[in-house]
Amino acid sequence: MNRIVEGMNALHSERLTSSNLTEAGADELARVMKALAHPVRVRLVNIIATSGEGCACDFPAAVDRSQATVSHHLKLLVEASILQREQRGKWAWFRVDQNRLAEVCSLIC
Amino acid sequence: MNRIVEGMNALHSERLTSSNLTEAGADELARVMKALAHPVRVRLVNIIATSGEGCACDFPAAVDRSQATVSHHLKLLVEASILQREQRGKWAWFRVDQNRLAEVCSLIC
DNA sequence: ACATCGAATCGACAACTGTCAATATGAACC
DNA sequence: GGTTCATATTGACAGTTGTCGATTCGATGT
Repeated sequence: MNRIVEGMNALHSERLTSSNLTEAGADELARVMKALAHPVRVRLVNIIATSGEGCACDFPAAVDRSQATVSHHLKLLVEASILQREQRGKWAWFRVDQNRLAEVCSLIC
Repeated sequence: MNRIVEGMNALHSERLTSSNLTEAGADELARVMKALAHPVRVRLVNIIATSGEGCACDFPAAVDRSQATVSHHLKLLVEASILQREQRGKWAWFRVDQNRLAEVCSLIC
């Protein structure tokens, strides 16, 4: 159907240091890394991970960025499947997908 | 002496998902991630890792980029301590610092 | 010294990214 | 249905990054 299953992909057993890494695999690996390649996004993930979950309403103050900027970064993290979003009433709550993080690890080592 | 030991840093036990991550730690973590956040750099690391080592002379053809561009990417990877450079006569050879990769892993998981 | 050849650096340019103010969307509560 | 409040989206702009041709640097061998 479509070449890449939106957001997620078929990195199966392709790893940074093993010989079967395809060009598409390299693209995807770089894409995930890019999601974690900004201090604000790292801090967001850290804040959410340490608390188990976090409300978007708290983040602008926590990372000293505007609401629009925070929303932008959250979107990138969700698109990379690192965060999961959940609507609770008016509020947006986020959790870290630990499996995804573990997957990222296994891609590197 | 200086606040950051050039290229390397004191990430000691600061991890993406643990509560003691400082703002400086987040900056440094993002900096390392950034080094792996480009398809060409991922492919360079992969090529070098699978062969054990690699000569810069082979990379432009391998990744389909100019010599100048490859040199630029190699520099970023060396600065992030992911690659180690060694001069052999006229040629520059590179190896992957596996310990550094392992360190990156431990920062994420 | 000089010529050669591989790699690094420079300069320029296009593309991408991070940021915020302003606006739109959408959910809850009257 | 109108108001309120939290979040997303848009538009604009500055800063950063990726790229290459041209040049410089450095090591070898003559």
